[in-house]
Order: sequence, then C-alpha cells, then structure tokens
Amino acid sequence: MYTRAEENYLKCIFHLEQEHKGAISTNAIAQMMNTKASSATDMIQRLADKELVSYRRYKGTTLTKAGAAVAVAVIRKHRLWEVFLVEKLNFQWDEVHVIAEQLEHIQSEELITRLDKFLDHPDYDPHGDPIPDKDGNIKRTEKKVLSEMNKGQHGILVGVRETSGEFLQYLDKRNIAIGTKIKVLGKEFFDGSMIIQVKREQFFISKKIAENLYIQV
Amino acid sequence: MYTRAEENYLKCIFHLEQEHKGAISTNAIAQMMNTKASSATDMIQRLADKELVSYRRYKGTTLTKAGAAVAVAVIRKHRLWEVFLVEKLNFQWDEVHVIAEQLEHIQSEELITRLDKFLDHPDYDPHGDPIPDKDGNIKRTEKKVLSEMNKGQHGILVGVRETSGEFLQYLDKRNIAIGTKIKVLGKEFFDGSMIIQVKREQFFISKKIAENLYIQV
DNA sequence: TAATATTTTTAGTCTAATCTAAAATAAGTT
DNA sequence: AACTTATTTTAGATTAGACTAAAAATATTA
Repeated sequence: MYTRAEENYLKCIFHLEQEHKGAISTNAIAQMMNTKASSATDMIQRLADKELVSYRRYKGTTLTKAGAAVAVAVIRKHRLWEVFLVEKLNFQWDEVHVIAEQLEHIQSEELITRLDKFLDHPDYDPHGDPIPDKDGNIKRTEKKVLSEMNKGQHGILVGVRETSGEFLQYLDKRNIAIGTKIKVLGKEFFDGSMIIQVKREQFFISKKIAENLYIQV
Repeated sequence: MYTRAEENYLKCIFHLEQEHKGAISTNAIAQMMNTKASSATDMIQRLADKELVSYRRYKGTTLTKAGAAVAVAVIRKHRLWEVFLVEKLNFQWDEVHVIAEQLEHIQSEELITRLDKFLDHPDYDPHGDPIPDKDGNIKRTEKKVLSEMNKGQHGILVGVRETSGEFLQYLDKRNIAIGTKIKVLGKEFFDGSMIIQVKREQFFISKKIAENLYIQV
C-alpha cells in the first residue's frame, strides 16, 4: 500500500492533469500541496522510483496507469464519504471536504464496497463531481464553465470547481446549489463579470466566481 | 493534536491499566504494541514530556488525567465506528476491529457527535464494550470472567476480552454471541477447562477461551 | 547571444518513529 | 553478598517527509 503523502501527491497530480494538459510542473504540484518545490521534487522522485509517475528532470511529471489508478481510487473514496457525511450525517456541503480528506485514506476495499451500497450507489458527490466506479471509470458529463458562457445562454449548475467553505457559503447565501437553473443576463467583457438570473433573483458575480461554476447547457 | 502513534500508545496503556493495577512496565507496553522495548521507552519519554503519562525510569508508566482523556476519546471513536460498521454496513463483529483502528484516528469532534446521534447514542459496541460518553465517562457494569465462575453458576455473555477474528469466529461457530445465556456444567481444576451449556448444546472449552468471556451473573 | 530571471534540483538538516546492539539497573538465586 | 538473569534504558542508525540554502537548468529579454 501507499503512504498518505504518496496518495495525496498522486491525487494532486491527477487533478492538475484534468485542467492543464501535458506534463505537470514541479512548482504547480508544490503550490497545490502547500509545500516547497524541493519537497515536491523529493516525493516525485520517490513516486517515479515506484513507477507511479513518469518524470524527467526539469521537464515535469505525468501519472502512469498505475499512478492514475491509485489517484482515482482515493478520489472515489473521498466522494463516497462526502455523500455519507451530507446524506446520512446531515453535514452542510461546505463542511465535508476537510473530513473526507482524512477518511479517503482509510484502507479497506470491503468498507468502500459496503459504503457504496449503503449509499445506494451514488453517481455524484454533494459538489456535483462524479464518483468513479469500482474499476476507476469516471462518468464525464459535458459541462461548461459559467465564465465561458455568453449573454442569453442558460443551463443548470452541475458542479463547482472550488470546494472551500468560503466559496460554498457564498453560494448558499444566494440560494445557488447543484441543480439550480442559471441564466446569463449580461456579461462585461472588460473584467468578465456577469449578471445572472437565479430563480426570481438577479446577482452580479465576478469572473472569479463564474470560473468556479460548472453548467450543463 | 496528537500523532497516530501517540494515540495508540495512550490507548494501549489505558487498556493495560484496566487489567493490571499499578504502573505499567515498558515491556508490557512494547509487547502489546508489537514493537521493541527501546521503541516503547522512546515514546513513553515523549509522552512524559507532554505530561500525558507519568514515568520514572525502570519503575513503569501510568496515564495522567490528560493522557487518560485522550485514550478514552480514541476508544469512544473506535467503538462508535464499530457500531456503525456492524449496524449500518452489516459487517460481522469479527471484521470491524481492524477497520475501526484506522477510523478511530479521524480528527473531528463534529463528526463523532453526529455519528453518535446517527447511531442513536449506543451504549455498547458489538463486542459488548461500553462506549464512553462525550465527557469520557464509561458505564462500568459488574461482570465476571467466565473462568472465575464455578460449576452450577450461570449468567449471560456481555462482552469479550479478545477481539481477534479467530476468537470471534470460534464463538460464531458455536452460536455464542453477546446476550447468550451460559451455564457452567463442570470445571476441571487441573487445567481450568470447562463444560458449558449454551442453549440446548454443551461445549468443552479451554481455560484460555473462558478467560476471554465476560459474564453478567 | 549574452545577461538576467525563473524554475527545478541537489545537498545538507530536522523530526517522528522505528530498529539493533550495548550499557545500566533491578530481580532472583545460590 | 555475589553472581546470574531479566528488564529497561541509552546510543547510534534508518526511513519518510519536510525544510533552507545553494547549484544547475531553462526561459526571457535586452
């Protein structure tokens, strides 16, 4: 099995690969892991020794098949636990991320199989992210970042990119949740800010907010 | 907060203090922790620095108030998770100990508060051990070790000392579970073995088995 | 293309937790 | 009381994971 730190690095690299394509820079990894580049180099070299990533000095890192499998397994556990925390223990969606970061490292196949069944095989976590299946397959739905949409377009919120408490609470305060219908009423090209319609209300939102909302059109 | 290793040592010392009274020897701790005496000494000294145990070289170790509080909190978490695994995920009672040993280290007050409520504030875990309350109070019921009982006496099984899979499966095979009525039909003074009545069956059991069954008379 | 800036890696420390081997203390026995 | 044995502690090494500071490679810009 893999250490907690190894799993966290692999998960981090996986997430970075989703957004940027091509090899991931050491600095990007260090930044996301809240650590120093030297520490990241260290770990990347260990992961490379174990053939979980392929790495060329100064050229960046990519996950191998094996590394991606580990990352996806951890992500599956994280998201299933999030569902448990929200559905069964009545946590708010902004409270679960931190706890799930611990629970995702519990080692037991059987536990996850049973948890999945107990939760009735959920497809998405409370933030709208798809839950990988046992074999690591991830249901990829086509979704747009709200910031890329234009005036007059609409769709429903199917996911959030950020999962920080501050951001989720911002959404809660405005009654914006997964499943909410959102329409772009106006878009300012200078700063990318928008006016959006949510139910019967209208909100001004900055580009930064819009970049963190995934919409299915 | 405390490290996983620190929590495990404290828990270990707590359990040893329940059985033997007086200061706990370094060897006893090392043995229970499956480690070397030198490693135990090391950790004990660290725990002493943090005032979680009181320790005098060569004389043994006892928990301080603070140390006992940490131990009890971990035990509370362990036992609540065991209830969850058996009651909600339908694990067998012999499968849960290992998983709970991981879950007991998850750090979140709120999680445990909610888990406790979700499980409807259970008083005992699947092995019959009492679950400490939020403030660390443990319901102590008077119970006897079966091996100390004599011919003709009877009572019901309220707990087991061992929680290894092998032992619990041994009991399962004979339909002995928490709540089962047990009567001592005979006792051999030479080796402490017994013949017991369980429901309509009779079993021969060794002293070692009898020492691991707690009976309420 | 040379100079400068940025990124990445290496070298050397540090801490927690473990180990082995050796030394110190305590307990048991003649 | 002295010798032997068992227990416990110390000393020194190791590993994972992190750090700082310095060196090396790459990228940028004049």
